[in-house]
Amino acid sequence: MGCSLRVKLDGEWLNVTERMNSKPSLVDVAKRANVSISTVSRTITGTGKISEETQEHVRQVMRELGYKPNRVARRLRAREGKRHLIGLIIPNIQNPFFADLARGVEDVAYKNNFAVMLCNYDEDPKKELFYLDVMQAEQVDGIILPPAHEEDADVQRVRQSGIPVVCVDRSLSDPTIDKVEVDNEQGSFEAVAHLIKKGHKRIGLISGPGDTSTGRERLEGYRRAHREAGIAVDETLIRYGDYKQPSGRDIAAELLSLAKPPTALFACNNLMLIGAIETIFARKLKIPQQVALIGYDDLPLAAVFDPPLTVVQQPAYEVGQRAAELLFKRLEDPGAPAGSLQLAPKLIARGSC
Amino acid sequence: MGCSLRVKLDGEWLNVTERMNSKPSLVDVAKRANVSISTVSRTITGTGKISEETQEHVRQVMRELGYKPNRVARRLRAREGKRHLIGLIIPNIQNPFFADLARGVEDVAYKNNFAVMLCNYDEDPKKELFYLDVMQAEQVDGIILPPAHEEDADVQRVRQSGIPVVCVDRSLSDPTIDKVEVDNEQGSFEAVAHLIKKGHKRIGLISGPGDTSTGRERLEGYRRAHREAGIAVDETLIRYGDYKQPSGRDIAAELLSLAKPPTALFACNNLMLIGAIETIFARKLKIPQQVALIGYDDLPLAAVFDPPLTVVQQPAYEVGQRAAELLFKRLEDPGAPAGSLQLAPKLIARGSC
DNA sequence: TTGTACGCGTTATCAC
DNA sequence: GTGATAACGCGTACAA
Repeated sequence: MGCSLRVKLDGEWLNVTERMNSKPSLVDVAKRANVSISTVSRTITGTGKISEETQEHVRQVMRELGYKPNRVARRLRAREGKRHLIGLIIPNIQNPFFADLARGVEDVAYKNNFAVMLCNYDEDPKKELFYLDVMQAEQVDGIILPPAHEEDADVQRVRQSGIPVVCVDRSLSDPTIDKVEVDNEQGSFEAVAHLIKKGHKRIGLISGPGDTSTGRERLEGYRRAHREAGIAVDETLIRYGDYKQPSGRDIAAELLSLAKPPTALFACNNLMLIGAIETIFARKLKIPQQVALIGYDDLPLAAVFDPPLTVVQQPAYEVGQRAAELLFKRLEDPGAPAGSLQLAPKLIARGSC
Repeated sequence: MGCSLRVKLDGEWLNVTERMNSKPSLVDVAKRANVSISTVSRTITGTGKISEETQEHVRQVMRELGYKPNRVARRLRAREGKRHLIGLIIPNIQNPFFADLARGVEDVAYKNNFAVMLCNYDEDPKKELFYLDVMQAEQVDGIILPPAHEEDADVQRVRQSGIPVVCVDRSLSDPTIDKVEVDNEQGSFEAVAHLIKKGHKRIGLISGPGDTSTGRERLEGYRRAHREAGIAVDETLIRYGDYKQPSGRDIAAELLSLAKPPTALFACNNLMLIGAIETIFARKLKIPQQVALIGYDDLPLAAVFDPPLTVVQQPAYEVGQRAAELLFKRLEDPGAPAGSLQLAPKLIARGSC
């Protein structure tokens, strides 16, 4: 404790009489540098005018002491937009699409010296609410998330409490919200049109949840492709999954067991596509001869699968990047009109249909 | 709401018409419930003896006000083990193995009412250090991570600063640290022994980094399998990757371009396996006739691949669970001896070798 | 340009 | 059982 030590630090010997037991705080730095804590604080935040030489001296002392600002204390005091933490709440971290998206968000945050608090709500609105509360209680500067459904009252509530929210992938019906989406209707349209061009007239749809924007829009693309081709939609071929693997497997089984089964399957996300493949594999059906297959979202092994899987690819990483950028823009200018980006999906025609 | 209350504060009675614009705090709850802030705090934390009826009353008021504890303020004040936040720093969130592991950690944390701060260091020691600092500055109760390498000084430093660390998947050379591993040496041994039993004598190894415990141990399993089979190891067949997809692709290309190429390839993680498959696919080689293939870690499409991929499966989710449990045990009893769990991998023989 | 003093919302400690 | 009060470490209005 109060003992005086001679210590070699950064190449020079120093007399130290400080508590060595706990981490140094602003006060410690101030004392050591013979300045006030405001001066130290200001050199850290870059706010206020401190003479260059004072700043250098303070920085030197911080280095000597191995001082690291306490993010918790800082956040408690700092005002909105300056807390250096954003929240990312995603439906399913085990979905490669969201993993890529998360990387996009994280990289931009990292460059801005922000940390990301990443949570996983497992497509469960109750868990989504829990994490929404956590984010609020953690005083994050903003939240990025694909809401559980289009009319997500919990998200709206958080937003009205003053925390900026950016919707990614899925959106909210409220148009005043910042969002980054991919053109789902178009992506789905192209997929189904591709199938129809190949001669398919009975296309089984493994759709996403009807109350998500992505589910609704991809369904609409499916309908439009039929409409434009003059093909009537057989409603029994449309089934709603939950974007998870088992639902894809089960729905594929249902569809393929129909008296008049579809000749092609369109899975509205990657996990459900995997599920569908499970079923096709179990029934030893040949792709695309017996069932043609197309999916939404690319997959690591898709290109080398047998046959290579045709999918609608989404720029997941870029979606994350843009969303983070939008959020940072929002932090700079809270009053700006809502930003809304729509990126383009891309049909990657491979061999499965 | 806007109702006027008479409240005793700082020794004098005041008329309060509380501000409804910002979130209610402990003080607001206390005022409204006509109790001290200590009473409110204690009903929240469950510490101290408060009469059941007082507690109920306080809870009622909290509900009325929509009060949510401020996690930041709480963490600033609470002592170690009671801050309700743990950090999870993983090498690559795009690796399904780590995504599963993360889910395991998260589920246990969620049950314990802890939040998880998940970060991704991209196998980059500098980024690992950044997030280690963030965790420290965020005053997390503990950190779970697969260290970038076995002698990770940064991790040790954090640990010595007093924050409990649990190593998962990979470990540190320091034996006094809590850890949950899978038996890498055994898993690798079984994989290679399987290959040898199938008649292979020249097995190309796409190894992990030599300075990670997993990389080292899986290499050792490779050697032991050869030793026990009385086969000399051809060192030119051993190449070190970085657990990422491109390195798997490149190393597979190198190995298959050898004058005397291997008849089988063993990729030491799932991402490098995918990379290897890319190369095999590009060269139009038949699996397993022209190249047999085996991988470490399962993959979503592995079972339905053509041919189905033989892999060493690790209980990723359980690794995460156990690690979180170990951490919570450590928080309860900081002095307990280091816990060390070793789970068993499982060879899933499918068709690729 | 720099310093003083207060407050952020909570938990811990000591008093009653 | 309950209450008053001192921290926790930092940002900032206000003073100098």
